[in-house]
Amino acid sequence: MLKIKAINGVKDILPAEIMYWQKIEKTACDIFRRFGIHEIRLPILEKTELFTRSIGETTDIVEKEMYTFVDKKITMRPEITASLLRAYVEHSLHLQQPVQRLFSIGPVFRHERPQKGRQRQFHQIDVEIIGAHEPQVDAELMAMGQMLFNALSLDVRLEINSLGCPACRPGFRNKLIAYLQACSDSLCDDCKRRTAKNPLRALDCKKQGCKAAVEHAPSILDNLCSACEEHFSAVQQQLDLFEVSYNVNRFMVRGLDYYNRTTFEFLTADLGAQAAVAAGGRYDGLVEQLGGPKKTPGIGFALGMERLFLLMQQQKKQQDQPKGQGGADIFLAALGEQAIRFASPLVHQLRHLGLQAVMDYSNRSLKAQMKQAGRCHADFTLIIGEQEIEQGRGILRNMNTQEQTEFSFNRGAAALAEVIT
RNA sequence: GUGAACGUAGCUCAGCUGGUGGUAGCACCGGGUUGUGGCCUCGGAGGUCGUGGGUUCAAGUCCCAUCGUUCACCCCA
Repeated sequence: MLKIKAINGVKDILPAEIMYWQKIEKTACDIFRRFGIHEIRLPILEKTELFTRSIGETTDIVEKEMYTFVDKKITMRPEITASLLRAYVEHSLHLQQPVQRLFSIGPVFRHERPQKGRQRQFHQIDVEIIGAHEPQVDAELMAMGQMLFNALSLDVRLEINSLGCPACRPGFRNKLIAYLQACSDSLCDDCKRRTAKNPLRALDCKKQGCKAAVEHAPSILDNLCSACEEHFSAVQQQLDLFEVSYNVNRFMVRGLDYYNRTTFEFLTADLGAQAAVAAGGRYDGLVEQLGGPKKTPGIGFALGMERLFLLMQQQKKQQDQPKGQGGADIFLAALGEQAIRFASPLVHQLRHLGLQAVMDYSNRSLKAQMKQAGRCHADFTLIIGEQEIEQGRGILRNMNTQEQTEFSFNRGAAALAEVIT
């Protein structure tokens, strides 16, 4: 029989690495709690229209990367923000509390060619603060992100930019297009295409020629309207108050249409071509665009869990290694059919008492069972053979000290539990 | 969608200008210890060399195709 393998671009998370994922989730939840951010769980399937309306009809994600059941007009979410806002609007959460601070964790799907730090099914931690326009909130979100990376002992850098708003961006966009057209000869083919479709993209092209060409391009930061200008400088002041270090990167842009004003990315040089570990920004028009209350501001970011995981491997520091769930409290080594019959209710009682108790029913040699006990990292092994049953007491071996004592079975499981804890 | 590299045991890999698949390491199973794990030691099991063609007396090795994986581009977390 041909083995059935997982499809291209998806990965199993194996028991050997699950501790990293649990640590990431636990750390994130703990930090979110400190910021008063609450969990929301969302469906993976949404109406296709949710994403075409929010992310943008002509973005790459919508144009070619979504997994869609065309006949049903249903899509497997390519990001979480849209779903979260859909739920916010659908349940009128703004009526319960004007500012909603929410997070959600789960898989997202994009049909891209996989590479390092990029999968077709991957996992995001998504945080959104809806209903607050104050620049302090922008900074707080970034400070929280930094706190999370610090808690995981990860070294990343923060870059920020402002994309302006509907009042000032179109003007800048026109200036930029004019500039790009003027120096079109020194741009790569991709950037020539971008000039028409998404000129801002040309600003963060990786090619040397384009980098040089846009070096003197008009800067969005010189073209912000006064409100945006004020907002952006207030964000920076607040970051300073939170003692979060950052760099302003006027070349940073966004691939999703809904962003305005503040954008930010947490970046690393340790993941090959995938520099962004977390990215986000403000989306003040989006809630309204999804049918929510008018002029509801919002800001959020998404964090790529696979990238976080890879980074934890990459930047491994011995003292920060997450611990597994720990070994067994006790292994019951039963020798012979009679002993197995005797031991099985005992192991069950120990589990009722809350212990991790392990045995197997294969009736293998004591040596083999001891070996297995070692593999389970059992603290104790209780050896039960024909002799022991006859005499009414088993041999209790402390696996760490190698000391052995006898344990009378008639004392019961509770007494045994007490002896070994 | 585009480009490149790579597919040998569960994992990591040797295998030279074509000449019998490796006492290889880790892991697994068993013995050394009549019933005691880790260390040691001896043994065992495990492979259609991704698949299909071709060249050749002879292909893991060379050629073609195909599938898969990886990395990069595009784009993005």
